[in-house]
Amino acid sequence: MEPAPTRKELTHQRIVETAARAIRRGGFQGVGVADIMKEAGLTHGGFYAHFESRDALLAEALAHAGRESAGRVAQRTGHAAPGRSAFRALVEGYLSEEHLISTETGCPVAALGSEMPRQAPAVREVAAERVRSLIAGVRKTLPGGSAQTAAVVASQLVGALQLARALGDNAEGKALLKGVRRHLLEQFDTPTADQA
Amino acid sequence: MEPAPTRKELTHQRIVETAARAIRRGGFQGVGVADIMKEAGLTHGGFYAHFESRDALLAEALAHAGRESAGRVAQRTGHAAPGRSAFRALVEGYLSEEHLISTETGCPVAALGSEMPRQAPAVREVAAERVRSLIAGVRKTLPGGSAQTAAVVASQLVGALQLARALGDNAEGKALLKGVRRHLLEQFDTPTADQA
DNA sequence: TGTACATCAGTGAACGCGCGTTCACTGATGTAC
DNA sequence: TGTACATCAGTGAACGCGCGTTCACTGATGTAC
Repeated sequence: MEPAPTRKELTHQRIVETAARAIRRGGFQGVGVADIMKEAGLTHGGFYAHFESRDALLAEALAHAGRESAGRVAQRTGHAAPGRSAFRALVEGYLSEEHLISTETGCPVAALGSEMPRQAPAVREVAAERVRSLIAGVRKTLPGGSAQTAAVVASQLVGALQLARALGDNAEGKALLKGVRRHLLEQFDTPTADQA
Repeated sequence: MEPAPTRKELTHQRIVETAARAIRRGGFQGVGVADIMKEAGLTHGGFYAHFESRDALLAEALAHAGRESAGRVAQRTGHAAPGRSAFRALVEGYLSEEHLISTETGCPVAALGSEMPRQAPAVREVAAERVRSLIAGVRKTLPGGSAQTAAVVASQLVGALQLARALGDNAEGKALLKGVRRHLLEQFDTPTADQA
């Protein structure tokens, strides 16, 4: 059995969790060390007892955000209602109006995609891993689906959510989501009757 | 006929062009007023004679980047070789290895997508307009294609390019691009024989 | 159980630096005669 | 065409501010006896 976490480890974890939300809300560049520490209920001076650098925290935070989001997806797709495929659960969850709004707790690839190539090497490595993991997650919901098909679907999910968010949390953004949702289900889901 | 541009107008335009490249390279947050002015061969002091604020420049720069990129696409798809559909030209251009590398002169929606929702209102408006324009551009290459189909394809283009860039300018990123290219052509292009 | 002390997590002031923005000034451009 | 002057585009120093990072210190935690 694993040893009980020390006080310091608990604090460390709390900082990472705070940062995981903060980067999705404000972007990698939009969030400062002092902001995160304050939000975690600490002063900024203690930061370097926990992390070697700001980039080291960003890398940890991105990894955490990915695990968190993946867990949420797995939960949604895992016990899908009978007659409702895992794929359908994935698409309806990912392209939901709720996900359109809640960037802070949503998929980090959608929230941070275009910033990923500009990060420090340590962060980029985690970012690539997150993309692979997203594709792998999609693949699990596609019975017999190839890695290529999974990559196609993942691209569409991420792209659609970003375009919708850029259009705004309004009728226009929601309509885009709905259109892509529909298209994906018609194309890849088991063809049971589904309208609107 | 339009009057000859003044010296000031020419300088203004030069700053906007410089910024249009800079934001795609470094992100909205990754580029400073002084950087841009220096890159345009000026000192930063003169900036506010040209723009009301940094955000005002970002908005102009994004609009310029969009027009520039749209023009490039239109050129590529306009005189497509005989037997090569406009749609095929679009997809092969957008998901090319060249576009994977040259973020700085490529599509601003792909380069800045996840940062768009976090910008000032003036920039967000231009961003939404750029997304609409991208979808409209895709639609023109889909004979009889609905707005919904165009949105689906646009999502896929943007998403695939971002995922590929996050994976890196290497075999992994290129493979993802290739897979999505293939899928899109098989699904939407006139079914002429096309492998590899 | 109670005291004495070492360890350790977190504090808060300070650092050098670069940011967006302002402004008094300079030197070039262009108009008037 | 040539001089005198007003206009204007761009310069560079300065501003207040917040950033990432460092460090001497404090007060709480936990161990030894």
